[in-house]
Amino acid sequence: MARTVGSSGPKTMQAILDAGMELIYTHGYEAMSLRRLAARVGIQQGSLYNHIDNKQDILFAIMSAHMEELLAELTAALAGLEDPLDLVRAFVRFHVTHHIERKKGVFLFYYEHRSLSPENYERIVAYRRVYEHTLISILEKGAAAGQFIVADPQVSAYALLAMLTGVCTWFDPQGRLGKDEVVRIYTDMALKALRP
Amino acid sequence: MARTVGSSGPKTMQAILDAGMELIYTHGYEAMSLRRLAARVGIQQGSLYNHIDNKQDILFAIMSAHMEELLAELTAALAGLEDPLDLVRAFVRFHVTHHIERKKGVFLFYYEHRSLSPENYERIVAYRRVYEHTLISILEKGAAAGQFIVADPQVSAYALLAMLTGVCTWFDPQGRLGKDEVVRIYTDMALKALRP
Amino acid sequence: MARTVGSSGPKTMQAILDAGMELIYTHGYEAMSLRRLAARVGIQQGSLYNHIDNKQDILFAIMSAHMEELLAELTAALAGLEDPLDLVRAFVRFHVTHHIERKKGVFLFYYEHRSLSPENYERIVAYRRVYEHTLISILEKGAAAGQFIVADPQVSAYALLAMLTGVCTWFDPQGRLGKDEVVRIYTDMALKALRP
Amino acid sequence: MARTVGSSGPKTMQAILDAGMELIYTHGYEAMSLRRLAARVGIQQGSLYNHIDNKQDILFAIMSAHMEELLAELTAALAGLEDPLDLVRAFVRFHVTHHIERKKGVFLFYYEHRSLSPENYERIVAYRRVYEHTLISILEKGAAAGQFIVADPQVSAYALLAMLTGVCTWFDPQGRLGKDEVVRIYTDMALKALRP
DNA sequence: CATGAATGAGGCTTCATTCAT
DNA sequence: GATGAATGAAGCCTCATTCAT
Repeated sequence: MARTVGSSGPKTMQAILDAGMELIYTHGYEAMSLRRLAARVGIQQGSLYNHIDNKQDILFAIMSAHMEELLAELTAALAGLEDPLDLVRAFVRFHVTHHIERKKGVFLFYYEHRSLSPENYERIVAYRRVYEHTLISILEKGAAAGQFIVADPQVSAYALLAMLTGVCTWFDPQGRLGKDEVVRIYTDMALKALRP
Repeated sequence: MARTVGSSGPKTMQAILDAGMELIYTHGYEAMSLRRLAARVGIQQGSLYNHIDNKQDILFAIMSAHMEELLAELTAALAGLEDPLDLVRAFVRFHVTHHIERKKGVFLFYYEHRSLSPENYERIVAYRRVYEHTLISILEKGAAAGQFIVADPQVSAYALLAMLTGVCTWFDPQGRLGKDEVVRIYTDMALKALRP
Repeated sequence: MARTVGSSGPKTMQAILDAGMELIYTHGYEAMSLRRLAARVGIQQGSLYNHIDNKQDILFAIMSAHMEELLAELTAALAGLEDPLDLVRAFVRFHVTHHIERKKGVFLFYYEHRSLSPENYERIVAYRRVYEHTLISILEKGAAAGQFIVADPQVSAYALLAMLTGVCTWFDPQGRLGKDEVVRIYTDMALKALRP
Repeated sequence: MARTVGSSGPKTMQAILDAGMELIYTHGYEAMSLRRLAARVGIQQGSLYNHIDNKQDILFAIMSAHMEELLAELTAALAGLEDPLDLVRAFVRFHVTHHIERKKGVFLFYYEHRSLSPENYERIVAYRRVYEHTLISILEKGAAAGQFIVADPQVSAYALLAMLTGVCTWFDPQGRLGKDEVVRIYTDMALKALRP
C-alpha cells in the first residue's frame, strides 16, 4: 500500500547494513534470517533485493567496509612515527581502542569470515594480511635496531595481535577498568614481551 | 544396513559425535544439517534420534567432552609443580600443545559457544572459568612472591590466554616451525611479559 | 496507452515485442521474467508499464501480429488461383515457406497458446480457424470436382496441416536439403495423399 | 499429526506422478507449482522431497516412463510383420491409437521437452530417435522393394509422423468419428502418399 | 517516458523432528 | 536400533505489478 514517504534508496541500504550488523553479531550469519532482517528494517522481505543481490552481499559489504576503515585509521594512527618503540605503542593503542569501540565489526570478522564465499574470503583476508604485515614490519625494524628481540617476527606479531584482540571478549565499558588503563596494561605487556 | 546383533549403539553414538565434530568444524553448527550428518555416519536421518534428543545435544556432547578432557589434562600437566615460574612454563606448554593437537575441539569452543542453548552455555562457560582461574591463581601466586609484576592478574591472564590460543589460527604441522620451537617462543614471550 | 507523439515510444514498444519473441521462444512464456525482458530492451522493469498493461499483453501482441500477417500473406499467395490443384500447390508452398522463415512466430503459436487468457485465446484461435478453413474449402472444392478423394475434408485438412507444419521442427537452413526441395517433397506427398 | 494410515512410499510416488501428469498437462511444467501438486496428492509440500530430489525429477520420470512404454508397445505392435505395407499399416494404427489413448503423455512430450534439463533432454530425445528410426527403416525397406516412392526417407518419415501425431490435437472421443474410422483415413492417406 | 524502490504473493527447497513399522 | 515417510515451519529468492518522483 502506501509506502513510507521519504524513504530513499541509500538510506534503506544503510538501514539494511546496520540491521545486518546487529543481527549477525547477535545470532551469526547463518542464523540470521532475511525475514527477520527485513522486519527490522521495516520493509518486505523481497524488497531487500532492490538493494542486494543475495544474502552474502550483506556480509561482504559490512566486512569490507569495516576492513577499509580499519586500514585507513591505522595509517592515520601511525602517521609521522619512526621509532619502533613509538610505533608499537601507537599500534597497541590503536588496536585495543579500535577493538573496544568497534566490537561488533571485529566480532563479525572473527566469527563470520568462514561464511564468506571463496572470492569474498580472499578479498577480506587480503585486507587482514596488510594489517598484520604492518605490525610485522615494525617488529622487524625494531629487531634490526636492536630494540626488540624477536625469535620470529611473524610469530611474535601473531602472538601480540591475538593478545591484544582478546580485549574485545572481556572488556566492559561499565567495568572496573577504563579504556586508558587497559591500553596501558597491554602496552606494558607487549613492550616487555619484545624487549631484549 | 542390517546390523549384527550385539548392539552397536555406543559405536554409533561415537560415530555421530565424530562426524558432528568434523561437520561443525567445517561448516559451523547452524550450517550442519542432520541430513548430511546422518549420511556421513551411514544411517538414516530418523535413526539419529535413537541416540540423541535433538541437534543441540550433539554440540553440547562434543563440547563438554572436550572441556572435561581439557581440565583433566591440565591438572595432570601441572601436577607436582609449585614454583610459579615452573607453573607458567608448564601451562604454556600444555595450552599451546593442546591447541595445536586438538584444533577442531578448540575451534568448536570458540566459534560455536554462541550456538549453545542458555543452560548449556552456562555449563560450558563454567568449565572455561575454571580453566582461566587456574592461570589467574598462578599469576597471583607469582605476584605475591615478587616473581611477576602484573598490574591486574585477571587482565594479564586473559591477555596471555588470548596470545597463546592464537596459535591454532596459524600453526601448520607441515610448516616452517615445529611444535617445540613454537612452545619455546611463546614461553619466552609470556615470561618476559610477566617478569619485572 | 496513449503516448506522446514524436516520442521514442513506438521504437521501445517494438523492442519489447522483439525481445519478448526471442525470450518466449527460448524459455517459454511462463519462464520469461519481465526483469530479463527489460534488461534485454535496456530499460528498467517498471518502464515496461509505460508501454504495456501486463505481461499477457506482450504474448497477445506478438501472436496476433503474427496471425494477421499469416492470413494476409496467405490471401496474397492464393490470389487469382481457381484450380484446386493449383490452390493446393500454392498453399503447400506458402505454408512450408512461412513455417521455415517465421519459425519463432510459429513456435510461439504452438507452444504458448495455452498461456493466453481465455479471451485472448478465443481471438487467436479465431484467426487459426480462418486459416484452416481456407484449406478445408480447397479440399471440398477439389472433391466436388472429382480431383481429390477425401473421406472427410476436415480430417484431411488437419492431417495435411500437421504434416506440413512439422517442417519447422527439423528443417535446418544449413542442412542437406534446400527450401525448394522440401517444398517439392511436401507438395508431392500432399497431392498423392489427396488423389483418387 | 496423525498421518493417513496405510499410505506407503511407492503409492505416494505414483500419486505424485499421476498428479504431476495432470497438472503439467493442464498448466504446463513451468506453471505447475509444487504447492498445488502437493495439495492434490494430499501431502505437505516438503513431503514431496521424500520421493523426489527436485521438480525436474517429476517431469523426467513421467516422460521417460511414457517413452519406454511407447517403444515397448511399438515393438509389440510390429512383431512378426515383414511386408512394408503391413508394417506401415501397423505403424499408423499403433501411432494413431496411442496418440488418442495416451494423449496427455504425448502432449507432455511435445510441449514440455523444452523444460527438460540438458542431460534429461538428451535421454528423452534418444528414445524419440529410436522411435522415428523405426519408421524410417520401414520406408527404406519399402522403397528398396519398389513398393514406395520416397524422395527422402527421413523427410517422408517426419512428414508422416507429424501428420499422424496431429490427431491428438483435434480428436474427440465423443465426436463424430470413431477411432477406427480415423485410423482408416490416416492409413489411406499415408499409403497413398507413399505409393508410386 | 523513464526511473527505482516498494509491494505481497508465491516460487522451489531444506530444515529438525516424529513415529508407525 | 533402524527405517522411511510424514510434518510444518522456515529458508533464500523471484515474480508481476505499482507509483511517487
